[in-house]
Order: sequence, then C-alpha cells, then structure tokens
Amino acid sequence: MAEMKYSKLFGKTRHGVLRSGELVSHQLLTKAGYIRESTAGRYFFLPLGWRVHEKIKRVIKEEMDRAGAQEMVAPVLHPFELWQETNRDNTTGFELMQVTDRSGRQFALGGTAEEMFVDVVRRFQISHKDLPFNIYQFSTKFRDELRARGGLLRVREFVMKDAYSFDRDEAAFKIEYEKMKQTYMTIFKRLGLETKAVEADNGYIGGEYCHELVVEHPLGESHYVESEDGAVCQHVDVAKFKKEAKNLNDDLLPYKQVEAVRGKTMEEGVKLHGLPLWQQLKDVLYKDKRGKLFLAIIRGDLSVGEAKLLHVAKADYLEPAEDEDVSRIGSYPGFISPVGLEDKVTIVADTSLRTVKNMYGGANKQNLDALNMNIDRDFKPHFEGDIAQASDGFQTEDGTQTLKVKRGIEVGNIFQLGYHYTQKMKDAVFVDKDGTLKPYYMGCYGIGLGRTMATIVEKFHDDKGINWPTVVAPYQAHLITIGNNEQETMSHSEQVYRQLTQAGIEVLWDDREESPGKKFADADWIGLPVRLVVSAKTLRQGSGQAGEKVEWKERTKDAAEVIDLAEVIKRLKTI
RNA sequence: CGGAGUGUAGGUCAUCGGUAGACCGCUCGGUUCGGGACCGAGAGGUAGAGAGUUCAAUUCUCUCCACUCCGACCA
Repeated sequence: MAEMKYSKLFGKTRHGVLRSGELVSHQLLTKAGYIRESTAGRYFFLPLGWRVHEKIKRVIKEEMDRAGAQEMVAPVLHPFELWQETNRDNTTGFELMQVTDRSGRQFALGGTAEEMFVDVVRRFQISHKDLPFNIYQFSTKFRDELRARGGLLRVREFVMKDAYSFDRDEAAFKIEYEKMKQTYMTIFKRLGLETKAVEADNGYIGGEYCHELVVEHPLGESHYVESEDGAVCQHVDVAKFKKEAKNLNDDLLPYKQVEAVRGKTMEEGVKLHGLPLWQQLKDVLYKDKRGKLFLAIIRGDLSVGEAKLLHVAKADYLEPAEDEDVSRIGSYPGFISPVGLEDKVTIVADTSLRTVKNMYGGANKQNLDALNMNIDRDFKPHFEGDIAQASDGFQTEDGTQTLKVKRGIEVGNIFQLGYHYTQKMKDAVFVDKDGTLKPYYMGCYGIGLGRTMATIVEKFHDDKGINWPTVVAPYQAHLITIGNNEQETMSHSEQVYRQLTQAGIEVLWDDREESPGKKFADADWIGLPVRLVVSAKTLRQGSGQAGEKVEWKERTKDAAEVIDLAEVIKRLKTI
C-alpha cells in the first residue's frame, strides 16, 4: 500500500526521554516508531521500519540479480549433521543455537548457511557447463552473541542476505569475487553509504582471505588501518606494516644475567636498565582449550595481534594464560623469558626480533633479568612469523606511507572460501571437461539488513530526527494538515492525499487532531524526504479551488515554498 | 563467562519496615490550531519471580530471572 493515514499507523512516535547512552540510530528508530525491542538483541520491525527494511532489500536484490545471482531460500533449521560434517558444530567462539524436534532430531539454527548451500548443490548433477553460479537468500540468522549492543548494530537475530558462489577454479572465482565486491559497493552507494573494502581475517567462516565492507564511523566495531593514499586498507587483525631495523649493526654481546629488583611492567624494565623499550623482549603467554601453552615473543615496542598469532601458531583458539600457568612452567610473572623454555612451551616469535640485537628482559626468576638475548643464539622459536598488531602512525610495508587507525561499521562481508567446505563435505563435486570429479571453488557474501538500516540512520540524521535517503524512505512525502477543525482544510487535504496516491506517490498523511507543532516535530523525527502542508494559509494562496496549492519543504532544507499540486507531483516523481 | 549496576503505571523516575507518587503519554469534555497548546475530568501498578526475617516487606536477606554498562567473545 502506497499511502497511509498516520492516525491509522501502528507504531507511533514515542515522546519522552529514553534510556541514555544508546546509540543515535537506536534512539531515533525507537522514538520515531520504526523498531521496538523484544528481548536483548531481538527487535520488532514496526510497519514503518519494515517498509525501510524492504526497500533496502529491494536495492540489494536488484543489484544481486543484475550481477547474475539467483535468489532462493533454504530452511532455517539446518540438520545438525551438516555442521558436524564440516567440524563447525563445536567451533570455539561460535556457539551454535540448537533445537531438537519431538523425535529427537537435532537442528542448528543457522547463523550462516555455507553447509546448507553446499548441501543443496550436491543434490544435483552438475557439470562444468553449469558453472559458475551464485545463489543467495534473504533469511533470518541466529547468532548467540555473548552480548548484544548498539541497538540494531549487534543483534542476536537478524535478516541477512547471504550469497554463495560456485566456481570451477580459482581463476574463475576471482572474477566472481571482484564482481561481488563491485556489486556491494554499488548497493551501499545506492543506499547512501560510502564503503571501503577492508582486508580482514576469515575467522570461523574459513578460507584464506576476505573483505569487510565498512562505513567509517567513530563507534564502529571494526578497527582498520588506512594509508594516506587509501591504497592500503586492512583490518588491524591482519594489517601488515614495516618493522624498521633498530641496531642490527651492533656486535652480538655475550648473554648474561643480572639482578633486577623491579615491578612487572615493561616501563620498569626500561627505567632499571636505561635501555630503549624496543630493545626489551616482550613475552606474552597464552593457552589453548586444552591448556597447552604458547609463548608469544615480540619486540618491546610492539603488541601481539591475537588473530595473527593464531595463524602463525596454527591454533584455532588462544586465551591469555594465568599467573599459575606461568609458575607451572617454572617462570615468574613479569620475568618470563624464552631462554630455556623451549621444552615447556611452544614459542612463537614475531619477525620483529630480527630487527634488533642484544635484547633484555626477564630470566624466568623473580628479580632476575637477562641481557643480550639474541634469537637463534639464545633461544629458538618453534614458529616464527608476523604476529604484531598494527597501530596508529606505523609505516606501510614499503615504508612510503603512514598508517592511520580508523573505526567503522561492517555492513557487508565477502569471503573467499576456496575448497574449505567442498573438501570437507563429500560429493560436493562437479564433472569437469575431462570427465573427472572436482570440488567447487567457493565464495560467500553477506549483508546484514538491520545493521545497514541503523548505519544509514547513523549517517543521515540531525538533531531533529532522521533524514532518510529517498531510496529507503518508508514514504516519499509527509502530508500535514493544519486546522483539522475546519471543514475546508480537511477536505482539501483529503483531495491532495487522493491525488498524490493516484499519481502513485507514497504518502503518509498526518490527519490527526494534534497541534501543528507536534505534527512538525513528528515529521522531522520520522524523516521523510519531503514535507507537504495544507492549511488555511495555503488555501488562501490558491484561487479557492480545492487541491490547488500545497506547501513544499524538503527535510534537509529550511526554506518552504507554496506550489501547485501538479508541480508537487511532478517533483515527487523525479526525486 | 568475569566485574559493576538496575528492575516500582505504557515511558522516565521518586518514595519508603506500616500494601505507592510525580512528570510525560493515554481516555473523555471544552477551548485552541504554522514549531512538541491550554483548562477540567478520568483510566492505569499483586512494586520482576520465589523463599526467608518480621506483628508488618516495594523497602532488609538469599536464590532465580530479565535488562544495562565494562571486559572477554564475535560475518
């Protein structure tokens, strides 16, 4: 239905104060009658909110279809065996929500649907001639988030558009991946959002690389670094940077131990020895689910990035160890050293240890430090790689630019999956030209609709309320009648309303008997692109013919003008 | 899951060992009508649930539940 009387609309604006500390988008969407919270992280989308949601959906669908993808839908309850098949039934950090039916059959409430889409594909006989294809759905996803927050930004239940591509090989996939990246950029651009493709970590989804589509925002949860020219744009989890050589021209000095009465912090070490922070050896102890210990060692002025550490240590879960664990390996908190611990822990060294000589730090005993520690000579790591976290002001790998840390909201994500799923799941194969069976090379692509909606509000609002971009506005025009007590203005409004409707314009008519001030305030909150007013004033400006003159005001502008209804319709048809 | 906190009317909050109030909102009547109008009348609460202490519990204690914030975690 393209038109609506505000008096009949379910979900009115809510006046009064809301709990403080909420995000602007959450406040405005709640106050203006778009959403209502059910339980933590689960929301009702009210009629107004659902219209916006559906409009976002339409844009996504148009662009996905244009890119050759095909919409379908999979069951929400996923047979649990599928998740066991890919070993994701007990992946750490991703608690699956489960349900059991009367006969005891177990299902997972899907938080993502790679297995389901592979499963449907393998039910068909597919040849290389059928490839490539990309199938997608809009469906409710369940995430057992430890903590929902930020209104619609991080929820436990939400509609996601998830797409899955099936290709013959990596080369073919890369074309699809690039096409999806462009499609996503286009989708968000149409929605009014400027996005950046940020290289990120695949996490439990698997695969080797992925990009987050991020909208820069000071409260976003994605932290990424960007170079001045924008050529480098990486999530801090994976961001690479230059580790400049420090004192590589120094001679190797003999290892020795000295008494060191100090506290446990790095700063106290610097003070005691009078040596630079970067020459200090930083040791961070981690443990996995089974209690196996990993010692991450890195140059003192850098910090360990846990996502990178997982990759280098080939672990799938690590958490900081406790002081008891430190004692267990015969060391002392604040005085850990890799020297002599090779047999007790898995040592993971950052490549930065190659940029410095004669390092100092603890010696595994309280108040005992070691001087002139050197990699290879004094300790040998089991793994060595880049485990350092990028930080503001660091240099790009080639040393030509400075990196800046930024925050953003991740509205979409595209993943290379490769053979990650098709090798684990049997029969996920097609018949190639030479008649042999080969696994699909996959990718997957997601967009959270509610989060996108909230992000749009974050970007498009002022102190008076929301200001929807035309494409997603629930209605195009907000018609206000001033003077409900007068027969003339009411009948005039009714006619304007009818004519707009007949012209196919989506119009919300505030026909209530409320004060003008309240109607204006509500209109600003709701945030439709154009506000139309019919009143005694506009009536007087016409020649007395009903439905002739209407006041026109755009939400983003201060000026209002009184124009012919025909002109109103003409303008609304072209915005 | 660790730390902190909150649960009283539809919303925001007050009160207090003797079973509850304000403001906003809502309903009705009247007056208003170009930036959240005014007057009058009215409806609305088993004080999150359970247990305990007490002559008496919304108030004190305990347990549970829900929610918020910080952390951890996380397309």
